[in-house]
Amino acid sequence: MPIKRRRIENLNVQEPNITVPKKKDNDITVSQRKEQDEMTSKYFQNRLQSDFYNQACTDLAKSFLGQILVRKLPDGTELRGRIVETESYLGGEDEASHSKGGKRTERNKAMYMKPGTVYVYQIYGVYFCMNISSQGDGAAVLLRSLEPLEGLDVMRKFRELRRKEKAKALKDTELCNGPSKLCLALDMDKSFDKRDLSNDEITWLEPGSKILDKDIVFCPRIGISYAGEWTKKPLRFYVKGNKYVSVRDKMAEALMV
DNA sequence: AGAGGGATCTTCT
DNA sequence: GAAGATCCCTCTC
Repeated sequence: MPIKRRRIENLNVQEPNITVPKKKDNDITVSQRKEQDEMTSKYFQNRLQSDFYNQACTDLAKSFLGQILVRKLPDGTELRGRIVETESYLGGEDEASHSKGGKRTERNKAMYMKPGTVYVYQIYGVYFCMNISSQGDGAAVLLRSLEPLEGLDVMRKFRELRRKEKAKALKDTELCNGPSKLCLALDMDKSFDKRDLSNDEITWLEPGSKILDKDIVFCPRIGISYAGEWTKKPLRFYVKGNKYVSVRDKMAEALMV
């Protein structure tokens, strides 16, 4: 039964608490409802939920290793890649973080939003980097490399858009081995900023494998030579022996058992 | 395998 | 006005 909206016959009469009804279930057909349910379950059944992201920054950076990033294209194609390299940016005292000293700007708003919020910023005017907000004020994790799992041909096409026609074909290991390369491969730009991975229709994380501490290389972050004592802190994490990692740190690996 | 330079433009000082 | 959580190409060893 459709809800009847009360008509206001006389505009001079005060009508308190008139609320415009939201689109109700009975405004759509049974088949539309069924379709909606199927979509909802597909989007959410195998997705990492909000509580997963609610971890301290460095714990989250390590927990991301082995998990699967999914990006759904407008035509329905789903691209998948296993996260194999991350960096934590702690905010506050971390001199390398965009949120150092508690700095808040229009650009870095997402760093202060709820854990699981995507923070995408443009770098060198040309590329994008993707981060995910963690627990902690202004803290976020940078995704640095993926092991491509699904949609490699599409990823390769996106990557080749920026390359010379004569350039050599990219190997699988070169598709997503860098923070901006993975954004290019998954066609992710500033429009992904502030999306909530626990509740977004075109990007989310699925549970993958658990990587144990003994299989994680801890080493300094890349490209932050300006950050004083923070330059050397071991806040980069990658899966030991994984060939899809962007930059290996042989010193750090040698120091492992 | 590694070094060096250019691209390119938003963001912040 | 300068810098930048990078990538790509070219040149050299």
